[in-house]
Amino acid sequence: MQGMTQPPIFAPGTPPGLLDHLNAEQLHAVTLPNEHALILAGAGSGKTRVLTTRIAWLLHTGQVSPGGLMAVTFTNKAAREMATRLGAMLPLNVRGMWIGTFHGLCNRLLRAHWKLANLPQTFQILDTQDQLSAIKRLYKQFGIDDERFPPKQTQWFINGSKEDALRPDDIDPSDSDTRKKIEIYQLYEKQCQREGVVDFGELLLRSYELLRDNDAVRQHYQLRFRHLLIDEFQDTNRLQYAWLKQLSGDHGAIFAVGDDDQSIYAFRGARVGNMADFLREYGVRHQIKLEKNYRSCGAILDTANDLISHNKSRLGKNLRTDQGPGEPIRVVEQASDFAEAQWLVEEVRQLLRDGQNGDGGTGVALRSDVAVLYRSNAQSRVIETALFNVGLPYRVYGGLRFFERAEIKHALAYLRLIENPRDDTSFLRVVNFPARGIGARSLEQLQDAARALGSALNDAVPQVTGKAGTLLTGFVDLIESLRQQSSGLSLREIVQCVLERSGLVEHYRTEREGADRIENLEELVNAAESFVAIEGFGRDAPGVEWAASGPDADTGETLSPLAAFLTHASLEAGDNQAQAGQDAIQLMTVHAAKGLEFDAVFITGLEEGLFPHENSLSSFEGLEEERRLMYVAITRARKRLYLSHAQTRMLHGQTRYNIPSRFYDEMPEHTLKWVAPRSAPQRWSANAFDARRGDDSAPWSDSPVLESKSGKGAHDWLRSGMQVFHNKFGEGTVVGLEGNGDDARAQISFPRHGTKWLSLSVAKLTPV
DNA sequence: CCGCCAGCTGTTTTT
DNA sequence: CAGCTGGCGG
Repeated sequence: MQGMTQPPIFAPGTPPGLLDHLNAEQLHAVTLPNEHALILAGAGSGKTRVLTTRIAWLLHTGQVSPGGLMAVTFTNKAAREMATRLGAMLPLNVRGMWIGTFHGLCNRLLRAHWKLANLPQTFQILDTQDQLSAIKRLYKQFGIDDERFPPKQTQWFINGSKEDALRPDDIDPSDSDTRKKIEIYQLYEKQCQREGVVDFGELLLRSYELLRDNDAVRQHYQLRFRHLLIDEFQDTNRLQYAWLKQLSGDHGAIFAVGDDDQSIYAFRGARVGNMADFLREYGVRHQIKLEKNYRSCGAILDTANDLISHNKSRLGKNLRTDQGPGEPIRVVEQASDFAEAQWLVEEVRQLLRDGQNGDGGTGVALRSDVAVLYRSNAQSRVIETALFNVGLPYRVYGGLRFFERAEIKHALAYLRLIENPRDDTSFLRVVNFPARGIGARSLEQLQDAARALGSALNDAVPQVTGKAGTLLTGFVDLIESLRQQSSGLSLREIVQCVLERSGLVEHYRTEREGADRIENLEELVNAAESFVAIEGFGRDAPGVEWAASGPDADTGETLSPLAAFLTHASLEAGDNQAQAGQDAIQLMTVHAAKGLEFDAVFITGLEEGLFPHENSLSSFEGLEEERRLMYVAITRARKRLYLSHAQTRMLHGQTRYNIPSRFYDEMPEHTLKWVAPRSAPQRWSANAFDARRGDDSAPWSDSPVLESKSGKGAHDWLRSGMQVFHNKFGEGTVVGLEGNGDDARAQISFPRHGTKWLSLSVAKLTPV
């Protein structure tokens, strides 16, 4: 049993050294009294250091025992980093501590109190894909119109409701569509409950309800957790904040760390407003700003500060540094996205050459010190091509992660069925994969039988007669025999056994692109093995100590290694593919770059409509979030920052004509250095690029011309930059042109009415 | 049961 | 342009 207070971990007299190297702001934050606090941690201000040192300090001074605090993050990566750094500071068994992601910690709570939470002990977790297929299955079963209620939209509705802690009964059925969605939500819940699975949102909501509805459990944890430390507080959603409130009660001190200027996830439910709510609701007395930046040169910070000052909704903060101004920000305009990519490649090569010559001032030593950032994933392609053509290794972030790949999900489905045969999602995924002659017909029969029985597909198999029945029974027997066989095996052996006996490996052996997949499956075996090694199964599984200490104390039973591994696979999707290890240029979206830093950063595609993105221009909040995104992008750079945009860009198979981003106007002139394009635009029709793309784009001409196929379209005279007259909006400037023929549109900036896209086949325009 | 083709749809993403 | 989904035909 973990006591509430324990003697300090260090023997008296041990030189702490813990608080050395902290600046005044950081020291103040780290050593705050046991009360609620909000730390506004600017980019590069040593946020993680403050958080981990705070924990170490609390432990070291004996104010709390390792079991008496909880530290919450959003990503596994952040949780790991915190645990690792803490472990380096103090001799601790970090694994036993409650440091983890919201979902990881909720999972832990639900595992400990599964009975009270009304879950099976071995409940499994649905990821986003699984959830969608569960919803689609529901649609089939109940004949729901997927045109009128697109499954994706329903998924969004369900997840959104859960984030607001709303069960179907809590939602106001304002109209018939909402009523229908509520009904689907209800059916979905029933299905999940029957199958013993929970989705990500459910993990949080169920855990919240567990605390809310069980006084003993709530009081137990409130008494236990004297300190709750939350990372990236600006990213919390409504439910996460409510969950924290349940845990903190009257005793727990909340130490929230965040940066409202880096709130870029409103689109997925994050509520920056939680920061203000927290200050108000808890009467927070300690609010500390960490404004000293240890990452970037002065010019970069000036640029970031100036840009973000254009946002109205801010708590207010200004980054400063002791470093000199450093290099100016280089700004480049190129004629097209190809030209931009090619310029970028040349600039990167130059940086690397300078770095090789030991010129640390203007160059970079490693390719991985260079990051190329863009607003949307589609922009990576041109850049990849350009890098590929000159043979520069690069790594693209994003894309499918290890546990999300089809072959891995198939293998996991078999493993899940061993653990829980009622998991219909997994059942359907592999009942006929590899093919066993069980077609749609047979499955329909089975699903009918299951519906009649109100049972899982697995349990309805005996009802199906004929050939279909025989085949289905064969499958069920296979799973059953795998289950029996696995009882005496190690996790690694179980996985190997499943891969062999399911026929998965055999299946991919005969497939043309199966080699990679087999390799991944082998990697899964390794993952299983290292999971056991790291988690130390077979000895003391993590959780024993805490599961036994709660009021629900389920006799200290622990999850089987298999069940734990499956949970791990759901909660941590793993790395995304791209060859790690090799020194390579880093390509990623601005979102993906949050929290990272690089010597040299290129922010590309700084064009109206792209960055800021057109979909966010309709609202004030949307634009402010784009600006914060730009702020995040700028503050990734340590020494060198490049900003670039292109006059034309290929998007969705169409050439778009863009104007430079408004963000340029929001940055100080003295830090920006506009650089002329180094190569003549004509050059690229002759290089490897175009050959590779095989396009028929005309050699570039200085002012964009609206091309029509016939060459004599009605609006041939329109040019970017021209003054035109519109009957309703008056005089304006042409700032963009796209499409041709009847689809042709012009983007025109009217002084009175703002910038508008007008269809040329409709709008009446006359030259001024 | 598999493979092909037409049609559609395109921000940002972690768990 | 390109990747994915769903429907249909062999």
